[in-house]
Amino acid sequence: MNFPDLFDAFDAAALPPGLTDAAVLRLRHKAFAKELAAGEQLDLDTTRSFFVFLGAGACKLAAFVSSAREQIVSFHFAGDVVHVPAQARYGFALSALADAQLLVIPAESLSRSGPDSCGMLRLASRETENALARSRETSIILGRRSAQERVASFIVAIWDRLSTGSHGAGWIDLPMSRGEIADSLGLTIETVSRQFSELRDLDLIETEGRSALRVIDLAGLSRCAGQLPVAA
Amino acid sequence: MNFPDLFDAFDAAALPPGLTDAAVLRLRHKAFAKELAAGEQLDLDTTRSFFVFLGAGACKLAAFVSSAREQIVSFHFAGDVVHVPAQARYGFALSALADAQLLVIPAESLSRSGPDSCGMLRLASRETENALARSRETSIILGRRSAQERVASFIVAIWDRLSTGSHGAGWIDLPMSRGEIADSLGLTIETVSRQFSELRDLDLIETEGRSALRVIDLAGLSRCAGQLPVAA
DNA sequence: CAAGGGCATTGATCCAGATCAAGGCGGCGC
DNA sequence: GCGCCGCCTTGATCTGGATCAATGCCCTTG
Repeated sequence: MNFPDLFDAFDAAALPPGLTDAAVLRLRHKAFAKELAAGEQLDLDTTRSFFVFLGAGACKLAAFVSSAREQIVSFHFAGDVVHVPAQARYGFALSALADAQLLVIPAESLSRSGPDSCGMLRLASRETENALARSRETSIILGRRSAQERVASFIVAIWDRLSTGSHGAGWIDLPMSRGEIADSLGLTIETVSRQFSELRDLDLIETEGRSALRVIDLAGLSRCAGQLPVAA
Repeated sequence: MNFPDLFDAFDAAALPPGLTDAAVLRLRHKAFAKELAAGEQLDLDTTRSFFVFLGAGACKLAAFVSSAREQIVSFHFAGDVVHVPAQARYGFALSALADAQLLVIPAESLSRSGPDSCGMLRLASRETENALARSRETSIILGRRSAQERVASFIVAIWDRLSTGSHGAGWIDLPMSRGEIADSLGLTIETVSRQFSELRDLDLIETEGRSALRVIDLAGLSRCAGQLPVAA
């Protein structure tokens, strides 16, 4: 995917209506395309924050905590807009789980433009709010949930995200390793693996090979995730 | 503190310069003051999100996870702007830890105003970004840290926030209970208490009564918190 | 097609923190 | 000032998940 196509996809997916042509054009000059191979890391100026539109592929946003292991903040897929913060107490980096097409947008180019750029600010505000909601949900999962609830939550979330529109038969391919799942849930590889096995024994999910996954009983799985049936 | 004083304090502390008088006036009509006694909860329309400016006092933002216990998302003090999200998977509520003076601002009143209100959007965007940074840091703490590191981190953070400008002798008063600290760190009351005792035995902190606290050795405490000495 | 390496699974053991269970202390009301 | 209630501290035990340790299974590479 070349820059024009990528930008058009971003425009269609994320840009609010009613922007002036001039504002869009200005943004177009500030943004740039970047291709990442699986496993490759996006290197950015760590003193600035960015929004990254993911045209294709899959990515993880990770914080470097100790030399030992990273904490994965979020996973992202085609169509997502990711907020990559400037380095604060921790450094953050976006890495590709699968070959990815990125459109990189300096955050300041959304906020520091002229008076006709309210729309850009609205975009920034909305995407940051999305990221905040996801992050707060992560905090809740990390703070209060058992290993089984965490893994079940993870599968429900990834299933919601990837099962629709995917290749027919109801199987999805997990683009991340067990280790990366563990790093996002605050668990170890072994515990994640054991929970997958247990959920399989409960006939809630089915797995094949390392990455193929099918949810058999979404309601049961949601129950395992400890999620009250919405409402409240 | 009455509404005009509260609004002026908010204006001085948070509003970006360069706003038109009309925009400020419009905001002034959308915002309202609210006083909360210690322990009282702020009830808002759960279908909308809000920004709340804390003129005085101390608050917690909590998510209702299970009937059992809440997860505290963040603590806030005088001068803070808190982002209170609309109900999504979880419900959120702001409660006062100590008597508090609040200015409640519907989030939409920052984004849905006229073309001269870019400044308001900038404010919303900035505050949301602050909340996101805090939330991601919380995720890291909850995902990867031991009980001692969590408690030490908590004390360092609260000390940074409250020790400056407080009553001289280097003591602060914790406005939250051990249970609330536990709920914010994903621990139990007993574990929090034991860690306070241990840090006291290590001569890193000093306590008196239920809430008085003094940090003796901030560097040592930071080391306990597992924080690499900035840089990276 | 065979061999090798890396990720995943499974099992055994250990330990940090939860849970269960008493006291102690401070703050508040009377 | 005294007593009560609720929070806090401390101790004993239990357990979920980490850690240590093999083995197995893809997938890649030659």
